[in-house]
Formats: sequence, C-alpha cells, structure tokens
Amino acid sequence: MQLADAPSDRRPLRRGSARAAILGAAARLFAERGFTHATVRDIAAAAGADPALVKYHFGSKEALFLEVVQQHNEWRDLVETPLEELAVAVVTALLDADAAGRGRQVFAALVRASDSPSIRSRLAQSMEEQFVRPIAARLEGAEAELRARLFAAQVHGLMTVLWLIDDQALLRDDRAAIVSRYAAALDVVLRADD
Amino acid sequence: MQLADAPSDRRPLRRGSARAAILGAAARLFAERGFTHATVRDIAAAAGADPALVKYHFGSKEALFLEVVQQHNEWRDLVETPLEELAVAVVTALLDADAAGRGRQVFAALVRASDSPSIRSRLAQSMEEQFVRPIAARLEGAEAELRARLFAAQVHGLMTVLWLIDDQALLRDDRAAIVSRYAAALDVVLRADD
DNA sequence: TGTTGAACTCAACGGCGTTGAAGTAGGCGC
DNA sequence: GCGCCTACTTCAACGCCGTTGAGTTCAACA
Repeated sequence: MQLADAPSDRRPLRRGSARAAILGAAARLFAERGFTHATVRDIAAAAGADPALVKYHFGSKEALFLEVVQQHNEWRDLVETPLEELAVAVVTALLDADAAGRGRQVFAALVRASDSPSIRSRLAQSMEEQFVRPIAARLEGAEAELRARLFAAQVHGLMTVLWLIDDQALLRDDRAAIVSRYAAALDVVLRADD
Repeated sequence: MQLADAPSDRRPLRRGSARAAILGAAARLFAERGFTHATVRDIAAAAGADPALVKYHFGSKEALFLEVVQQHNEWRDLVETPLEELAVAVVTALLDADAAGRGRQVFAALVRASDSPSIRSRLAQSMEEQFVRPIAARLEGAEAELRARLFAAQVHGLMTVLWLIDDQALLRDDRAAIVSRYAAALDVVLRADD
C-alpha cells in the first residue's frame, strides 16, 4: 500500500509560524473581499492553519482586522507636498487607480466595517493622523485645525465616490477637469482668509 | 365562545398583513442597527411573523433592505433651494442632527452594506437622483454635470465624517465657521468660471 | 360545498465566529 | 538522557445567521 500521504496543498507550517502566516493571509483576503466576506475559516485555510488559532493569536476576527489595518498609512508622505501644490497632488493621487490599489481596498474595508466602535475609531484615527494633524500643523491663519478637518472631509468625499460607490460616470469625465475643479475647492479651505 | 385568546405578546397578525408588518419592523431595525446587525429573525419577531415570510414576500434580506431604503429621498426638496443659498442650506441641514435623524441612519446603513453590488448601485442612484441630476439641471456654464458630481462628492464627504466616522472633534468646532468655510468650498464647484 | 392557490408555519441545512478540552512539541533544569 | 512546563496547535462542538422545502391553514370562487 503506497499511502503516499499526498498532503495535496496543506503543508503543516513550522511550529510557531502560524501567527505570521495568518496575518499575511488576512491582509490579502481582507483587501480582496472586505471584512465580512473574508471568513476566519478561509483566512486560516489560506495560511495553512486552524481557525481556532485566530482567536488564540489575535483574540477575535475584528482584532485581527485591526492588526492588519494598523500598518496602512499610505498617505503620510503625500501630505508633505508643499501647500501650494497639495490639493492638486492629493486629487491626482486619488484618481490614480494603480497607486491607490491597496489603499483603496483598505479604505473600503474600513468604512464598510465601521459598524464596530473599535473599527470606527481606527478610521477616525486614520483620518486624524494622515490628514488632519500633519496639515493643521502647517496651516497659517485662523482655525487651522478646523480647516484641516474640512480638507479631510472633502478628501473622504472623493474617496467615497471613487472607491466605495465606484462611480463610473465620474471616471468618464476629463481627469484634468476633475483635478483642477476639486483642487480649487480644496484650496478654499486650505487658504487663510484675506 | 368568546375566544378571548390572549396570546401573551405574539398576536397572530391578521392574515395578509405580514408583509406590511415586516416592512415596518425592518425600517426601524435596519435604521437602529444597520444591515448586518438587524437579523431576519429579529425583524420577523418584531413584526410578529415567521422568518420564512421574509423570503416569501421579499426574496431575501438584501431585497427587503432595498425595499426599505427605496422610499428614502430626504434631500429632494433641499436641493430646490436657490443656487446662491444652496451650499449654506445643505451644510446647515447636514449639521442639524435632529433633522438628519432618519436620513443619517439610512445613509450609514447603505454605505456600510455597499459590499453588495445591488446596494452599491442603489447608493449611486441615490446620489444621482438627490444631488447630481437636480443640481446639474440648474447649473450654468461649462461642465455642469461634472460640477454637480463634485458637489455631491463634497457633500458625501461631510456626511461620512459626521455620520459614519461620527467625528466628535468636528462637532466641538463652531458650527457657523464650519458652515461658512465648507459652503465656500462647495460654491467653488457650483459657480461657473469667470 | 369542494377546490384552489396564496399566505403562513415549522424543522432543518450549511456556514459563520467562537469556545473549551485535549493533544503536541520544544526548551530548560536535573 | 529524562521529565516537566509552557506555548502552540488541533478538533469537535456551540449558538446564531440567512435560507430552504415540505406541509398546513384559510379565504375566495365556481
């Protein structure tokens, strides 16, 4: 009897490596399918691990998601752009689907899972750290923080339309026109009063 | 025989009225808890009906949700405001938590359930019918539709920050300042080029 | 009155996140 | 080397989810 054992596709994973394997599989599957449709069982299977290990290593599916999303701060360097070019740079970046690839999926997953208070506060923190604080610190004039916050709101509006609603009509429009018009609106809150 | 029958709390629902009862309970529970956390069993129980009737009358939980959300067009009359006052009127309305009460919950439920293609397209349709089309029809100058679309994007940004992220920091700011600054940005895309 | 079909009930299915008990391996003192 | 102790892993099962199909009730019509 040959009993070749044929483990087909489930290699046993060296002992102790399950945590990292799960984290990697979760990053991929959460991005591809979102929080709800990436199941713990699928993530574990993709990592070659047991579903119960998700609870053992991370505590819950939600905690795993937060861990995955924790290291995504894609826009950090973008907002370092000089203030005069910031609005154009941001809108251009959002419209660049390729560059936005992973950040887009993470944003969508975060927003759609924002039922949960902890995920919602992570979303708020993400907005705060990536937009509000760095921009407010550089703004001159009155109400710098409020203006940075309204800037972030406008940016989230474009993200929502492009990445959540996936508005095809907007994509059919002239990209240059979108950039110049939306950037002009962004500049209104960036500029200090006369 | 009097047949007082007192069925404790589960009144039998007159035959034929289950559909309406489910629709009403669904409207309340979807708004209160969102799509995911309002379960079919809870909705049916609140309506005094059997869970299987949801499928019988509506086809699926998702179809029931779409039916509930179908008749929510809260902003229809708001965008009838004269163009000169439109931006201020919209921002003021969004900041008015009481007036926004039900529309706020429906918006949050829609966005968070936008995983599903049919719900996502309903969200797109909602943006289109309540903002883009009525405003584009009244705009003068070049690229009226694009400008209306960018107006809608900005509005969705404020909705997201206020109603999804539930940004407390923004609410601590001066409402008048928010209105004047965000409205100014909205006006940039509303106004025709010089 | 007998028939028919829409409305409804009920038990069950497979899949979900999670749980707790049982098993296993690897490092450390002896 | 031996045994233990702890961290890691496995497995079966729980309760809940949306959904399903077969069976039942009831009102309207011929």
